[in-house]
Amino acid sequence: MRVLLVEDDQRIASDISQALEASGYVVETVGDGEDAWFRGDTEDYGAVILDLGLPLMDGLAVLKRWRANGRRMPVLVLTARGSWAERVDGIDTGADDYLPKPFRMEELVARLRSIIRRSAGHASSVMAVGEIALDERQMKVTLRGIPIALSLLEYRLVAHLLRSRGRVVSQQELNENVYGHDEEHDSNALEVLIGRVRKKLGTDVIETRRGFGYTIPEIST
Amino acid sequence: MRVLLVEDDQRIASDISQALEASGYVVETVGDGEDAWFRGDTEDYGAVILDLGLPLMDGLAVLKRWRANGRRMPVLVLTARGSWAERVDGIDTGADDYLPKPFRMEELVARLRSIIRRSAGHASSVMAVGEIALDERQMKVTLRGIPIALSLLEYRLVAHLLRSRGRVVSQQELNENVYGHDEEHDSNALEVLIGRVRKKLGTDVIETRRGFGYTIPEIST
DNA sequence: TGCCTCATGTCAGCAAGTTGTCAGGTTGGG
DNA sequence: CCCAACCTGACAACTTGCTGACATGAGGCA
Repeated sequence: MRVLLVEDDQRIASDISQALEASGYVVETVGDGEDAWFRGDTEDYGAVILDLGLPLMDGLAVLKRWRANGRRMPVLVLTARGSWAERVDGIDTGADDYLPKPFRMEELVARLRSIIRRSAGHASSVMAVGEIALDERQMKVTLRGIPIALSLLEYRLVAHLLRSRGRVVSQQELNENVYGHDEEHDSNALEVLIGRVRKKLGTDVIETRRGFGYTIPEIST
Repeated sequence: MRVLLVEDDQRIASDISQALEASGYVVETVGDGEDAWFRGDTEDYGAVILDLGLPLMDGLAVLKRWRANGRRMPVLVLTARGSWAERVDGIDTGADDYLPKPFRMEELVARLRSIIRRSAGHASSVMAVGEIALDERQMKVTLRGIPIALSLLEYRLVAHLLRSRGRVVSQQELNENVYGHDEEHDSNALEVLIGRVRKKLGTDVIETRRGFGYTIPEIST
């Protein structure tokens, strides 16, 4: 899952980024409001962590413009100025949750997971489709109840496809969510990765939509 | 467990620090109110021991600002000026407990343990998973009822993993909780430590999740 | 003081797991 | 029937984690 982190304080940004990556997310960081707006407007993120005190454009303004443009990704708002009014403002503007600084990393991760879940309409940190179940807390995937050992990249792939189940996910989107940034595209690494996952979870779990991408159908077998 | 100690008297600070470390905590000490505020605001501690008579900013003011910012770690307040009014003040401000100087080290440790437990919502200081049991009060680990001698670092490692059982804990998080601060990462000290613990508790107690971290599964064998 | 023990970090080498690349095969839509 | 898209197996390069051996330093004790 790709997450956009908008935070101008280098140190905090790197702390958060590390914590999120340790939790299996792919993090992209930007440091000012205009960058943030542009990225959030043109790229596709599973969630955004948005600091309010930003150079160039205020966080709330950024959020407002995203929402005005129909961008619907869940947004977790951070602020050092922990006032109630601001909190209400933030939620009115379209923030999904609000976390006053400073906070504990575990709490950030928990809230992030929660808004991602909520935005996908799930209730628990365990997702199941057909015979496949994924536990995000344990970073564990099971097939008919049997635990399957997945590597880091394999896990990210499965996790993203499961979060997006019932929808066709383009190769590009997968690349962005599994690896950090894409760039080089004369490689079939992703196809190989898909192959390896299929070998472990069964050939028919991930369907190929030739020309469009891949999907895990909502109701499988 | 990381503890922040705020105390301007060098001698007392070092005494307390020693006592706490002997009890298995990782202690960081600061000597004035502004440092204290900053640290407590930006870092993540399991508890704080806060002296009230401080240079630069009064202890109560520090506490007030932490709480205003939503910091929720348990705080044990120390004061030499053992007045009732101050005590009430302290507890109103958000202190979890109050200890008038002078005090016996045992009492300090006991109270600290108590507020940490309370804040975590645990009723007992004993945790058990499978054949392993850990008593935080006695700092004792048993395997199938047999006491196992662990060094300080080994103990911290086991304690943190047990507190986080059922969840994958990244190397980074372990480093922070076992050693004070992380930073240097050209060392395999943590891996060696894991190895030594495994030699004592059995190879399969701690599972390695290659690329993710380590975990003690909730239901073990 | 000088010797011992214990805790802990460092290092090098090994074993195993992971991942990208490539070459050649397969497939399905136009 | 053709071709781009996709799959597959093999392989090599690289990472990651484990282990034993050793160095160091603190502290206890004779």
